[in-house]
Amino acid sequence: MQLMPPITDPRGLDPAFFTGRDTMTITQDLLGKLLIYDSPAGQVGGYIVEAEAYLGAADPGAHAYQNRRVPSNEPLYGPPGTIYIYAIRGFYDFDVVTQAAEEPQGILIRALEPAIGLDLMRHNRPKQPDLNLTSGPGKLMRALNIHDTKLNGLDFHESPLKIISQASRTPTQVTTTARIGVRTGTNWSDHYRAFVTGNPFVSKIRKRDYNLNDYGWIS
DNA sequence: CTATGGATCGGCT
DNA sequence: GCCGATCCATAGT
Repeated sequence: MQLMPPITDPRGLDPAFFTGRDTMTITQDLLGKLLIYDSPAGQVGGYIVEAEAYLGAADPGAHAYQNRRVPSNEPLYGPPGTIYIYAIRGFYDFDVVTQAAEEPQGILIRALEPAIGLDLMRHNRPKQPDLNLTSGPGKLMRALNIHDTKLNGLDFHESPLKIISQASRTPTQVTTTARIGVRTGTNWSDHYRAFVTGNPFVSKIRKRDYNLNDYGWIS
């Protein structure tokens, strides 16, 4: 785990990061990007190590399957960089919208490697070992101390929660698998989940698959 | 260490 | 009422 001080001038990913690329390509490219949240108590954040693509109207596992459109999933129909936060079994999950408005595709951020504000995150998830702080979509939102939908629908370029272009890292290798908890429809064997191979902060990774030398990063 | 079942709660129908 | 893009404690290897 490589810690750093807060970033004083965080810049959201350039809009060109999204344009002209399919959502699965963007998902893999998101691994190693820094996600930060300027919380009232201070900046917290980490490197994205796991994410899943949700491909909109044609995807039986997606909230926008067959263009389902209800108040809670309205942000999916916004422009790239829109924040989509939704409640699930007492936790909150965070998506980034990836395609042009009215094309409701997004990426679920599933796990972070802590990099900024580690002590705050420990405080937000008491008595958890560091490896369990942010290793799941609901866990990472608790670690960031986001427990409501106040930021839902904001563009992350104008929000305290954002994915930034500075200080990114590069995975040595990326693994893809079927999505976690998605058994809907016929896509049970898809490869829409991507994670940094060997990174111990990935959700549900087995201990014997840990790479504790470099956590799966180049240099 | 891994697999399984129950808790839990906001939002749709 | 019902149903999850989840988490964790517990039981079984």
